[in-house]
Amino acid sequence: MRFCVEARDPGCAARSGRLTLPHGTVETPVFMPVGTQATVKALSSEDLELLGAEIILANAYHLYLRPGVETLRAAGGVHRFMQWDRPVLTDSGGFQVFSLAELNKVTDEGVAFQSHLDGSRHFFSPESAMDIQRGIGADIIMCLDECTEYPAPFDRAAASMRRTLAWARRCKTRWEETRSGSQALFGIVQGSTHEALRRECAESLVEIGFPGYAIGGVSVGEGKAEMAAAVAWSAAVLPEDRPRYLMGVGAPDDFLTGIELGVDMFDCVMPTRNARNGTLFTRAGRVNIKNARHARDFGPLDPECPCPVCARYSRAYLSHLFRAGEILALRLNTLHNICFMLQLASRACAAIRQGRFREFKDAFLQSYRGEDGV
RNA sequence: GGUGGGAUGCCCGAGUGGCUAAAGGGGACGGGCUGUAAACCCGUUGGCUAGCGCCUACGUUGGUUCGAAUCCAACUCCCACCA
Repeated sequence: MRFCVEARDPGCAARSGRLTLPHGTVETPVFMPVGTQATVKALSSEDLELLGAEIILANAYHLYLRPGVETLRAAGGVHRFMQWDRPVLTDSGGFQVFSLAELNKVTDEGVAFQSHLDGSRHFFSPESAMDIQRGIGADIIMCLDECTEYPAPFDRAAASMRRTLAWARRCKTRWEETRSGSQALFGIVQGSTHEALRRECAESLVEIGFPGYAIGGVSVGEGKAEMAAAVAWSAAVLPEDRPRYLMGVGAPDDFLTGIELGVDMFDCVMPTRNARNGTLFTRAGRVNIKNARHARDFGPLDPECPCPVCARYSRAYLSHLFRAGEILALRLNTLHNICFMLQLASRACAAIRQGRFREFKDAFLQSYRGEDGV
């Protein structure tokens, strides 16, 4: 993996760069659509290519349970399996420690958990998380971490962060021992909403040394201000010449906030999930396609949007498809929302390269949040 | 023509004397969703009122009863089977 920062915005920490991975090059800041089970829900690999997605996520926990690592290995890796030739990043399953907490037991050794599919018992250690992700074959793999719940008192957050740190050391060791090809390993900063912990975690990770660094444990229920603070504290410590990945973010405004704070990579289920649930992103703000006022609106969702959906279909049609429970609604809505996020990323990129990111962000938010900026 | 069954809120449908402005669906209306157990989840859905509350409602009309969607009678309409 190679990463080089090509432009820095003079008004903030935003930067734009190029990340070279085994399966291709990614221009940053980048939005990575989430394809948990080796599919970005409702889209095919050719859809993603057409939309211009440069890298997508997959999830080690989910793929380990189904179809299983052996199947992926036999397929020739996740890229061949899903016929996607561009980069892939896998999350380790650390987030499932958080989201499926009632099925887990976490110890210093690792995570004992029951499958949400059939209740069968399994164990993830930092070492097995590396082995699994090596089998899946993504371009970037993540350390096993403990995504700390919110709110977390200082002592709890400290203990959780130190566990993540200990696991990061073990992941690094295993990754170096078994290193295959040029899979890159990212460490993950935890520490909840505590500045001292964020700083300590980031410093320690940098000391261990990783090709890239992620900021995790964010967007788990804290407010936007607390999220921004956690990101800022973490990013401030991370080395300039390594990519920074903000995990699970975000909403369009949070995405721009992250970029402003110097983050390069983002992933979020919001555009895909919201699309399936009827909320669509437009330059003029969120549109709930279920609302009665769209039923006879024969104009496009967003007249400025270059996506294949806005080019061809009306709000009235999208409204009808959604109400009727048609499967096409999910697909068209997802195409649009993913296109929206990719567009936003590429416009942010251009703005940074022109040295006017803050201006761009303010203009975007004014339109997105409405005249009042609420 | 005969026998039996049935008519409940926008729709379907439960409810056989008081705890019923009436279960449960659906639809409609609105909201939520941030490293995906999510094509999911939550709220509202007779009228008036800030609220206490009042009014109007279970095919129609009348009756029994302290009290009826629930019991009785007649009527109207629907369905099934038999001729």
